[in-house]
Amino acid sequence: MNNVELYSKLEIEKHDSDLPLLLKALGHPSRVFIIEYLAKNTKCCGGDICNCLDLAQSTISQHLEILKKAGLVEAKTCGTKTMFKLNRELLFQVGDALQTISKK
Amino acid sequence: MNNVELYSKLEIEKHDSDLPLLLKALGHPSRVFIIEYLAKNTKCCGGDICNCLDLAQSTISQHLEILKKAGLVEAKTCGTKTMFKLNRELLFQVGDALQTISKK
DNA sequence: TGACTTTATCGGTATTTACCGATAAATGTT
DNA sequence: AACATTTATCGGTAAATACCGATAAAGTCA
Repeated sequence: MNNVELYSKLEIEKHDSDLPLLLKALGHPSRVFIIEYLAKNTKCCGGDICNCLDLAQSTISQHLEILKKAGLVEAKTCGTKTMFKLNRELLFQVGDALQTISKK
Repeated sequence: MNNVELYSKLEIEKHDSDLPLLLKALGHPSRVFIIEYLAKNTKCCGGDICNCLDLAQSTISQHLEILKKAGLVEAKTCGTKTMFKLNRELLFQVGDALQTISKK
């Protein structure tokens, strides 16, 4: 397989799971923190996260939006609050994808 | 220090597994591509990567530097070339860390 | 209704990142 | 020695990202 073919193959694989998008979403310390927080606190709202991150509410909301767009976090409005939930399966799959690459 | 010694040193170097740093290093599509490329092409130099990524040589060198600093890639100079090697174990550990978080 | 709570979005700025071309540095080749 | 090859680094610019405060939007509750 030459380089062009390899590139195409990788491109296609890239779209399979949007791995670069997922890793980009995970590529900021605050978002890693949020992910870890949501892993430990199954049911929590934005305000809970604001209380343990020294960032403006709007900034945290934007980080959550990025995680949502990547599919790593799901949101459910509950009255005036929004409950955020980690997509554990997808996070696990990202881990699996990295392990698979590591063994190719 | 000759190449063999350098290579051994790189092999056993320990990297503090700073997950946010590692994920940041993985958080760019070109770097994900490089990681996947190195996974499939065990022995390759910078020029090989340049041939399949439409980026300037200096840019690719900088991406490789970021991956090296994170510990995900190791470099061994071989004459005028530099051979790059994926740290498969560390990449696997990143995957493992994500899976562990997903199950907390 | 009006006050209050919570989150999303907007506008703007500052910082960081990505990128390039040129060039240096190191090595190999003729 | 002169030239070629390969990678790293520098300086500068463009683009993307992070961040904030203000405010809108949507719900709750007295």
